[in-house]
Amino acid sequence: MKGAYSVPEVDDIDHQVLRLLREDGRRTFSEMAERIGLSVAAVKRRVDRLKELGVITGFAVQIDYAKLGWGIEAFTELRYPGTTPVAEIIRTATDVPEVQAVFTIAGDPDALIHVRVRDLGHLQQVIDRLRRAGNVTGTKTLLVLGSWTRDVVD
Amino acid sequence: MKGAYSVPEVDDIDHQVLRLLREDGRRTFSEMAERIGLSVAAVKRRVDRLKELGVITGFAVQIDYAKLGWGIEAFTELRYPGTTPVAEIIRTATDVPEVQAVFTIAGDPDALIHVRVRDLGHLQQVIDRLRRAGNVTGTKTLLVLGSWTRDVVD
DNA sequence: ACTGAAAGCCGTTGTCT
DNA sequence: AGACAACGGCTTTCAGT
Repeated sequence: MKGAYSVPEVDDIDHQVLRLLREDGRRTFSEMAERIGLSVAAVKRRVDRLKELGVITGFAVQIDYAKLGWGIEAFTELRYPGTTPVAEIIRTATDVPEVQAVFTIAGDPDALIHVRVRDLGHLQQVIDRLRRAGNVTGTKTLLVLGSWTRDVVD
Repeated sequence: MKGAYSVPEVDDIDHQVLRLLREDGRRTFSEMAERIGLSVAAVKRRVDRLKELGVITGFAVQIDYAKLGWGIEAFTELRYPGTTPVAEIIRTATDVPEVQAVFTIAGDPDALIHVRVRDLGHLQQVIDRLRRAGNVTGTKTLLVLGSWTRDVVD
């Protein structure tokens, strides 16, 4: 679970740094320093500070999973009895390795789950497993045909 | 839109490299070389090859957007008339800057859209804008209360 | 395909402004 | 907070196996 509130001490230069690292997370400090017009050491200190503040939570490679044989992507809406604690909802979902992300939702459904699987038979298995885990009262699965993700936000 | 099919020539060592880069996208080649038991040059060549194959699509920083004041996250299901081409669905959604990702769906709804906004008033504006763009026949918005993402998949 | 070595570039740290 | 300089480590490339 992510958390916490807006950090005021993130200025325009910090946003420039974040923007550059969103475009390419392996950019060198020297390249960023040149673009921003700051010394290498100053850029490094800002990145270190953004990590300490928890604004930067990490760095990751971006992968085309379809090219690795994980061609099917889906979202499954899960419904639980009103008495089910959120912690249990998360636990039952995160136990399934094909689950990429879990979003707990205000209202109906109670959770939205992002899954990645090899094929439709595999998807069926994962949905069955989600239904059995915890006391799920209902599911609805949205099969993803195509996706688009924004490269850079700012 | 992502695309294409499984690449057979990705072996176990490639998967080890991908795993290490998923944990930390800024890991050095020397560290990966030591862990895998290969020379630095060999690891670099594998990463270069995975980029050429399109398995690695890039590197990105991971950000806690709540700490930047973008505290509200939601998924909006969009419904369109049966005649609407997929390209138009994507275009209308990607035009809205708060839209982080668009997933086109088989069945009902026609699309699932991931949005990030500053507050609930802002969310209202974004939903209104999505409804007006294109000829949307209906929306349902799922407000995210909490989220969990898998660190490493393998 | 991988190794090993060489050259240049980058990251990191300390000191000064 | 940032600049600058210096050292150590890393990336990159190429010849060799």
